[in-house]
Parts: sequence; structure tokens; C-alpha cells
Amino acid sequence: MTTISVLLVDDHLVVRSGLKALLGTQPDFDVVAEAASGEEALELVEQHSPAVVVMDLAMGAGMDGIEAIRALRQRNGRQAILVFTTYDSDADIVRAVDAGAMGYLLKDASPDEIFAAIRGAVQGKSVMSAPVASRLFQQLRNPDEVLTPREAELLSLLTEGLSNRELGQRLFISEATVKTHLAHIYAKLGVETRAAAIATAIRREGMR
Amino acid sequence: MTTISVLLVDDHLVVRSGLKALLGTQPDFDVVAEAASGEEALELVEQHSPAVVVMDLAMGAGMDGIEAIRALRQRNGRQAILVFTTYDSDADIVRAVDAGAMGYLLKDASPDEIFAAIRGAVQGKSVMSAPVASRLFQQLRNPDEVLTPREAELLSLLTEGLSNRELGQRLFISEATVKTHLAHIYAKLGVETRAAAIATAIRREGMR
DNA sequence: TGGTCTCTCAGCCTTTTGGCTGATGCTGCT
DNA sequence: AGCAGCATCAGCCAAAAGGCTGAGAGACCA
Repeated sequence: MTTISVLLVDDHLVVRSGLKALLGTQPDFDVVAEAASGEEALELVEQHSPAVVVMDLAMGAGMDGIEAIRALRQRNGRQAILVFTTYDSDADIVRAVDAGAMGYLLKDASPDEIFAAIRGAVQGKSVMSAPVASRLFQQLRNPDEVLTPREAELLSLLTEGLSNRELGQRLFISEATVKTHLAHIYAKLGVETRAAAIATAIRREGMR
Repeated sequence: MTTISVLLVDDHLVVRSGLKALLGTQPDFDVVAEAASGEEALELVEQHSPAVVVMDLAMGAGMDGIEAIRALRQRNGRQAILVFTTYDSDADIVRAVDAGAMGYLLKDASPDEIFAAIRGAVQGKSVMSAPVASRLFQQLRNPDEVLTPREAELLSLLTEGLSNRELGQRLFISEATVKTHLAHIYAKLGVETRAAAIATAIRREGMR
């Protein structure tokens, strides 16, 4: 039997131990290293070149999971990257898949789901939790409601409470353009005010 | 040596396993049961009457952690309850302590912190993570920044994206009064716009 | 009884936001 | 070559939000 080498990336030690304990029950998994940050993950991948990287998206400080995935992909590693996170926000799912994640699991997934996802990942199969899949499906059905990259960027800044003027300065665009983007964002989110947009963004899109 | 019986309550299996693995490294801890929900926690406390209950606040569906703590306290159990959660929102901290939690740990706490907190809890000592303690301290030092009940109510509705007019209608007050409350809220939160207030409320005050 | 807090309301004025229409340059796809 | 989508910008106007001052009623406490 071929063993599958795994790198765990999560800023919470408890989660890493839990995952390690779970994977330890299976004969074909071998957790070769653990990282608590994106930066550390890059190093450890270099050192151990694991077959699979299981990665959280929300990482306290520094590089977040998405950036780490992107960085790993750019160094053309052959690792299969599996997202393992608490939230299933639309934006995160799309960005993670876009960045090159092979699968997307939620932290309340059952052990079997986790095992299957990892085994599938090394074989090039894409596995995701049911809620995640249904969200992706939803987006495919309603492409009109998908934010463009620029809009998502703006929405993200919006949730920090910036004014149109400030948004323009941050993004190096005029206030007029900010307003245009906002109008599109409101339409796509189905809201009419910036307040509602922020509320929706933080709750539904998971932008915190 | 007296062993300390522990009940773990967290809706994520990985977290429970991780915690169990960590506590297993110490000779004086004995994880007697695990619950995935508040309801289950109540049952298992009844069955095992553990010395300490380590509880997450965010629990998928049904009874949340705060309610579970309150319910346990009302059944006048002698368990020390320790909150073990991801976020340190002001509101959650206050509500948890108010509900009867002995300590408040964040999930990125080190094993030693966790061990110390559990051992302290059975001896009646209150242990909390540094960020948590500083937030509580902050509130005691600046009572001027504590929202009045009415203000908190308004802020909560604000996070749903309502306009001043709608807020007035919901609360049966004039728009002028809404504006007065908002001005006070902004001052207390240290923001200048409703957008920033919403962002702060959801992130810092934990109003989701 | 007086002071303080909280909640309530009004008016005035400035700034910000949102709705609308129209327009340009770029990219990618057909 | 042409079309669609994206990002950019402008101007105009109405609505909403925010800053400021002042003020009254009720609760609570010293």
C-alpha cells in the first residue's frame, strides 16, 4: 500500500492535533509536518514535498490560506491542496478553487468525508462538502449574481466602513467609478443600501 | 493524584479529537464524554457529572454555548464551565461570564494555557486568555464606551441594514431619536459612519 | 431636592450616498 | 470584424445620513 504524505496547515494547535489523531487511525496516511501559518507551510512543503496539503483558510496573522495556495501553485508543486475550513462563504469557495484547491471541506465534516477527500485528492479527484458543492452549483445557475474580482475587492474594503472617497483613494480610481461598482454590487447582492451590502457581505459572503 | 473528569462540548469532531489528544498527554485529565451540541451536553453532564465542562460557544444548530451554560447553571451543577472558542467578541465574553463561565480561552491558546485553565477552574480560579482579559479590563476602565440597552438594540437592527426611517418604525420612535442614538453609538464605538459602525458591531461586538 | 442618566424629539445645515444616463478603452471570444 | 463583459469616468438630481444645538420627561440615586 502506498502511504499518502500529508502536511497540515492550521493556526490552531487543537485542530492540527485533532486532524493528526484522525488521520492516524488510517494506515495509509502519514502526517509528515504541521504548519501554523501560510509562510511556514511554504517552507515545509519545500522540505517534505507532501502529496497532500490540508489547509485552513483563516490564519491569524500574515499570509492567509488563499494566498498560500496561490503561492504553492506558482512554485509548481505537485501537491494536491485541500481546503479545510469553518465557513463556506461564496467568495472563499470561488477564490480557493480559483487559486488551485483540489477540494473544499468544512470542519464539521465526518472522518469518512475527510479520508475520502484526501484519498481522492491524490488521484486528482475533486471532493467537496455538500453545502459547498451546492453553493458552487448555485453560482453556476445564477452567474449574474457573481461579483467580478474588482467588485469583490471593493466590497471587501466596504466592510471596513470606508466612504466612497476613501474607497476611491485606496483603489486608485475616481469616486464616480466607486459608485458605479457599488451600484452593480447592490444589484447583485439584492440590496439597496451600503449598510445592507455590508451586512450581507459579512454574513453571507463571509467577509470578515 | 486526583484525576479531573472533563466533558468536551464542540460541534466540530476535529476540535474534540484535538482537545482529547492534548488532554490525554496529561496524567490528571480524564475526558469522560464528548458532546456535539448544547442539548447533548446537558444530558452528558447529568450522566457523568464531570468536574469541568470545556465548551465552544458557536454550535451549529439549536442551543448555543451561552444558553447551554445558563441551563447548566440553573440545574445547579457543581461543574466548572470553561469557554473554549475562536472569537473574543466583547458581547460574547460578557454574556458568557454573566451566564456563569469560569474561564474563557481562545482556540489558539497554547496547551499549557489550556491545562492551566482547566486545573484552575476546578479550584475555583478564573483563567482567561490574555486578549480576553484585556477586553474585559478595557470595559471596566471605560464605562463610557458601554452601550445602553436601547443603543445596543438599535445597533443590532442597524446590522441588518435598515435605514433611519425603518429603524424608527421598528422601534416606535422618531427618526430624530434614531439619529441621536446613532450619534451616541458612533461616539462610543469610535467610528464616524454607519458603515463602520456595522462593521465594528459585527466583528467586535459579535453581532451576527 | 438636586444631579445624573437615559430616552425622547426638533430644526438647520453640510456631506454623503444612491439612481440615472451616457461614454470610453481594453480584453477575450466568436 | 464584431460583440460582450469589465473597468473606468462624468454630470445631474433627489434622498439619506451626519454634525450641531437645544430641550423636555421619567428614573434613579445621593
